[in-house]
Parts: sequence; structure tokens; C-alpha cells
Amino acid sequence: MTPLSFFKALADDTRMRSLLLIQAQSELCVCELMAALDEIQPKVSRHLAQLRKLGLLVDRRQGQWVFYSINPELPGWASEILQTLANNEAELIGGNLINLEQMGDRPERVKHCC
Amino acid sequence: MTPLSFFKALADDTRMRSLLLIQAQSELCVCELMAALDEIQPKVSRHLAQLRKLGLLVDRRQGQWVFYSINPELPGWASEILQTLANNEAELIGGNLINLEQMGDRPERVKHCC
DNA sequence: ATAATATATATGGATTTTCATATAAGCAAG
DNA sequence: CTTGCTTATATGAAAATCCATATATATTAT
Repeated sequence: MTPLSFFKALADDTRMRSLLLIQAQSELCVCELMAALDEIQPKVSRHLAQLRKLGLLVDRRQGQWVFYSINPELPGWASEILQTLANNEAELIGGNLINLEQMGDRPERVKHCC
Repeated sequence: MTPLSFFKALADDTRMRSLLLIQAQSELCVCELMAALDEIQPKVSRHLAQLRKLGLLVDRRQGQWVFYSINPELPGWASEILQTLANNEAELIGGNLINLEQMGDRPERVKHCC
């Protein structure tokens, strides 16, 4: 992942918010992001696939759900930038977090050990 | 300037390098950036205008030259991100700095006080 | 006139979005 | 256990939108 491809990934509202939301919540599935972002399923899915292909996200399947989380092997500068953003511009996803809380029937997480 | 517009600004090779070069050199004029980036004049000028309009750069005219520098009133998170990038990915503009050094007849700076 | 910089327009290409459909897992009835 | 139904996610293909580039021309200063 180059700085350029990293910034291209962040240069889209849906992708930027998805990253910040996943970072804030540790992991989220597609249907939770649909609720948080108020976007249709294929749109969310496509952007997540892009972020995964780039190496920013990793996914795990749990039953019918696919949970996405930040790739723990992100280059230092990349996590640092995401952290800077989360620390300074938290209100950016405020509304999305409210949507998420109002979502009924969120899937239960099963602890996945290492 | 929103985080989104900031990342869009960085999501282009010419703009990202211009910002890093200007940050590294304090200020640069269009013709110096042309040499450093090996790009034609309208291309460089256009991207710089974009960055200025966004508030990432400021310019000052000195005779026939226009010097661009980082806007000193950048939001904290934005400077922090630029700094992170400069600290960690300095080699990115290594070749461009060599081009710049090899450029003959660089315009002389006149001290501009405050 | 010459050098440096800016801008307008046209064009090509990339990116994003959407719809329709496909795959995958879970569940329930027979 | 298998057939059918439901929910979750992914993807192919077309359409729409956005962005970068080049050429030509304009502006500003010496």
C-alpha cells in the first residue's frame, strides 16, 4: 500500500466513514454499516471489498455475516493517520453511530480466539 | 476544509508530491515544481490552484514568480497528517528533490518579512 | 518582446452507482 | 436429510458521474 493508494481509499465519503466506524467499533458487518451509513447493500459491499483488496481491512465470516476490521498489519504511518483523524474529527461519524445504536437485531459476536 | 476534501487533495500524485516538496522546501514556485516533477506548466499550475483554493497552500508573488507555501493556518489534524507522511515516507520525493537540485537558474528569494 | 503563470475548452479515462442476479448460510416443515 | 424459504453478502454489467490531461490562449511582470 502506497501513500497515494491509501489517500485514494480515504477520498470517498463511504469508504472514509466505513473505516472510521470500523475503527471505532473494532469490527462491523455489512448490514451494520448499511444501517450506520444509510446506504444500499451493494454500494457498501463494493467499497468494503475495495478496502480489503487494498489491505486496509480484513474480514472474517461468522455464520451468515461477514465482519470487517482494520488490518492489524497496517503500516505505521497509515494507522497513525487514521488515529489522528479519529482523535480530531470524531464528530464526523457521530450521526452514523447514532444510526447504528438505533438499529434493532444486531448480530451477536462470537469470540474468535487466535 | 473537511477531512474528505483534504484526502481528495492528496489522492493525486502531482498534488501529493507538490505538497510534500513545498513542505520540505518551505516554498517553491511553479517553475521549480515543473523541474522537480518533470511536468508541463499548465498541469502544475492547475493543481496548485486547486490546493490554494482548498486552503492547503498560500501564494505570494515576487516579481515574475509566484511562490507557494503551506498555509500556516492549516487545521491541526491536517498538518499532523502531512508531518506523519513527511517523517515516514521521505523517500517518496527523493527523486524529485534531485531534479530540483539539478535545475539551473533557480529564482532568488527576497526575504518577505511579516 | 520574453519569461512565468493562469485559465478555457475539449476529450479520454477512471471511478462510482445501480440493478439484477448469484452464492452462501441458517432454519423449518415434511 | 432434503426441499423450500429467508437473510446476508458478493458480483457482472450498464449507466452515470467525476477527474485529469492536453492544447491553445490569456495575463502579468520585466
